[in-house]
Amino acid sequence: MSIQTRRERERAERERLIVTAARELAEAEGWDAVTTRRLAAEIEYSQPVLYSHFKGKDAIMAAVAVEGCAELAVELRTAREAASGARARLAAVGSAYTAFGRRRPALYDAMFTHAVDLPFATPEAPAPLQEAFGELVRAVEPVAADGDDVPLLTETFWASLHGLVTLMRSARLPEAGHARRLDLLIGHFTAGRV
Amino acid sequence: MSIQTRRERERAERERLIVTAARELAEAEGWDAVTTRRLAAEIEYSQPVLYSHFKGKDAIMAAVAVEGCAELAVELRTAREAASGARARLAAVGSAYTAFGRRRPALYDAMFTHAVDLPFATPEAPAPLQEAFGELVRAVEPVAADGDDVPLLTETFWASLHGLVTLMRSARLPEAGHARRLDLLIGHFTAGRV
DNA sequence: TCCTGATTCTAGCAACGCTAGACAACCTGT
DNA sequence: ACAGGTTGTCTAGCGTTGCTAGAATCAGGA
Repeated sequence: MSIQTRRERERAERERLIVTAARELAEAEGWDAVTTRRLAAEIEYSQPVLYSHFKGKDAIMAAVAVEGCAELAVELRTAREAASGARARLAAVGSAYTAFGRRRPALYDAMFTHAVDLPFATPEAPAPLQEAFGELVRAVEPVAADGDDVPLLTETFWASLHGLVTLMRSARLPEAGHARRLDLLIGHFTAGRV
Repeated sequence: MSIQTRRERERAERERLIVTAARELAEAEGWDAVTTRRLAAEIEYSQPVLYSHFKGKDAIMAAVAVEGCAELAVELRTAREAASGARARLAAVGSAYTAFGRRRPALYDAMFTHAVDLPFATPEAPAPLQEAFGELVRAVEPVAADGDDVPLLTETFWASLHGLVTLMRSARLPEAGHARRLDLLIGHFTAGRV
């Protein structure tokens, strides 16, 4: 029995090794550099070992994405708690979100851009995803008007932030005006309130 | 001389053949199905011919993207002209934009998601791109407050629409609430005006 | 000590984007 | 009308990708 648990523990450790190696490699050189061969070399095992842990490369990316969501949730909460006032909190969270996307582009891509079979907008979504969204909800709720559907409003706000991040990251929007664009967005989402 | 022009014309025709074949294949089966071999078979030429027209697959996607922008511009203009009143026009354009993204996902990806080396936010950007953005500007301008930087506000609005489209397309947002999310967005961008 | 079962590795498949060099077709000048 | 040379196209193949079948190896139990 103890042997069994030891093996399971070692397996779990190796699985974490795979996920963190994939993440570090992606952040350092982009997801294109994360090939199964390269990843296998990084963890000092052969290629097929990866497939005994994950269904494929996409599943590894999904695992990295979940990890990233946990981190994002923490950063959003920190930003929210550091600010006071409904508008300032929304601005802080929006700023933290976009900063996260710009600071960790590869991680962000795995989370929100890459096609992935993670359940998102359902109760079966992994906890870290729900926590990250929950942080957004807590920031949006105070500026919602009476009768507003808060989750829906949060989704809209989230989409706006996501658009800013992705369009800027692909150079479709110049980095220059980012702060002012964010300001405009916050301004419109808090117009008439506070 | 006439021979030369005939050859150039034939070359141009073949180039259009490549672009439309790529586009149709992508729209029918997604960009993953658009391989250089498959594309070559589709146009009934051998693979290397593609490379005498385009630098690589990405360049073909970029050409498709430019074509898509021209179409988007037309659809946005049509929507804008069909509506009356500043708010209604903004709503119509927003709706047309997201409808385009949902109706032609592959085309939309090439235009706004896929990493592409098209110059975007510069004067050197291809005309169709500038026209499409110009349509958005014309829709946003009437609802801008005095002193608002209209291009910047347009970029912000665009990003919001883009976020809605991409998050919904990857199932990170449920399709269900789309109309209401769009409504909320338009509401916030026109709050206090009109 | 040997057997059995799980685990890991070697080797390879099919498909990808892209390219070098052979081949064929065409225009040009006599 | 015919050789010469340029232009254009194709065949074949390189290196890499994600993924997998089957051989080999290691471990635990009798």
